[in-house]
Amino acid sequence: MSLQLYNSLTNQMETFESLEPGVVRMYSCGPTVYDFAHIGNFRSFLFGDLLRRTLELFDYQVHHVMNITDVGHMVEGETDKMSEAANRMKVNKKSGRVPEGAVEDPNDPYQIADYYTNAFLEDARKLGYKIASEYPENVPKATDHIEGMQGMIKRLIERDHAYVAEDGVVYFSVESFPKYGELSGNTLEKLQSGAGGRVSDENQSRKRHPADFMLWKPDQHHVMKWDSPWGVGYPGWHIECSVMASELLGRDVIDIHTGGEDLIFPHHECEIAQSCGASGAESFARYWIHARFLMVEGEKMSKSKGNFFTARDVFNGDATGSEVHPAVLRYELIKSHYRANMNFTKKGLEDSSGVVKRMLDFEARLEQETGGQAAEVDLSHPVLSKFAAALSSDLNISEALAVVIPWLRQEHRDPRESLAVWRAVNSVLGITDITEESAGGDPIFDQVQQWGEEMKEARSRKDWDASDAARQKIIDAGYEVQMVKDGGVVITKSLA
RNA sequence: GGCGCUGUGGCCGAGUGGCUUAGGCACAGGUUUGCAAAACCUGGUACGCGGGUUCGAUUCCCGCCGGCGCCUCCA
Repeated sequence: MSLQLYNSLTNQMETFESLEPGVVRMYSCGPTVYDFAHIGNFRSFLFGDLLRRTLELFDYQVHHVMNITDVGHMVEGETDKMSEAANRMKVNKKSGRVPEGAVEDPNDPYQIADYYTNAFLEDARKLGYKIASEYPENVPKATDHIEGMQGMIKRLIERDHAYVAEDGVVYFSVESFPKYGELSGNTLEKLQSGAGGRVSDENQSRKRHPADFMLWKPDQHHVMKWDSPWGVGYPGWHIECSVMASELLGRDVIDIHTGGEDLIFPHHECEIAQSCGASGAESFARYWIHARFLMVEGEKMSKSKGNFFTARDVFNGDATGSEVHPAVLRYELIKSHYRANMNFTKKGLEDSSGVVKRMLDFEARLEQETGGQAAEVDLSHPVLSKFAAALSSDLNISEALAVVIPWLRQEHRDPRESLAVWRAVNSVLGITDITEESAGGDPIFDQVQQWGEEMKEARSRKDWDASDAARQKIIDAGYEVQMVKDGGVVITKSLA
């Protein structure tokens, strides 16, 4: 089965072929760790996860790497993201929102980075993001690869792709790399004509070309700094990905590179320039796959609009008013096509919870009927072949789900075969292996069970008023009640 | 201004030059039920606007209008 993917590099659909048969080397741009990752980040990360799992369904062995950006790069106004995080951390520590002992010293950027790295990994694992379980071997931190970055910068200088400017800053010379602009369409001419008044500040005059970008900046005052041949300072933002991709994947040319669409320019354009400039290879990644942005209730997510949600805001109910099971958030974030704008809504989350519940019930029933003994199936199975065909068409998840969901409802005469099919489907969707870790510690769980007993007892007396009262209390507590034929009552926590 | 994506029924969201032309949610009717819920069965409505190509277009082409992203830190 041939996998079609939309390649941002060529702006067209292409048939995927790996460089080495049966093996895929894939890199995803990961999170910055100055704050909790938000649902938009996870939409992009989970798209990478879906791609990886799809490749695995097609029997590729996937070596997937994702970085953690823990260097606080300078931003406009000379504020370092790590210093900002430190200030936030101090406030949060005072108000008790950061657990005791989690961050001893808010002025230590490594502690802050560790804190948010752990939070990210925790959220990512809850969401079934496979690579989060491969930390640290496939999830490198930028600060652990400073030496490699310096090596690549040296090589770029040797090969005349980079230079040290009057102010001591090392810049990449975009004019030395004719292909600059190939990915984003922002060629040098276009950049110049569209630049307007944005690039005419003091720093620009020291560059040979306004689009030249920083590789190393000597700066004694930066919160994170390292010794280097160009003075004590810190690396540019783009160099880390070029370095970690080649170091961890062991190749100058990799198969797939993923990220959010906003990274196309300048980040990925610059990665290509650096990697190809240093290696001399024709290309860096052969397929560039980008996910579209996530909207919230029809609007761009932004802090000022109050619709800016982290994954944990959604889990704990701060986003929608009720707690959300991680599997539901995962489903919600992967259920629409990665190259379409996705609209995150409370309604969508409720829809998703219904589907997730159906999947969980379905799997539980089959596991019970078969004792967990699945038959052998492969992609030639009618359901799987349709499912795989849909995914092979540029990850058409909607069509794939349209194959699976109605199938769940059908009569399953051969539960062992159905279980095997389901396991293959779920190896891509990753829904039912997310277990309910959060519900175990629910303080009102015992109370709710107590109401359930009351309800059952009242029903046996046909005391409908008492039964209804107990039922209402359970529902108000955020649980669902199901009657069973023999007079029993089954209580489940609402998924969203 | 430049580059790219996009506009489908009440909502979300696939797809196709003509063939009973997804799926989900919601809604309506039904089965079930003490009443509900859940579950199951049944049902309806669509292709932004204007041209063109064609025997025939929601699907191809052109124009227009609208939405979104990037061009500056950002998944």
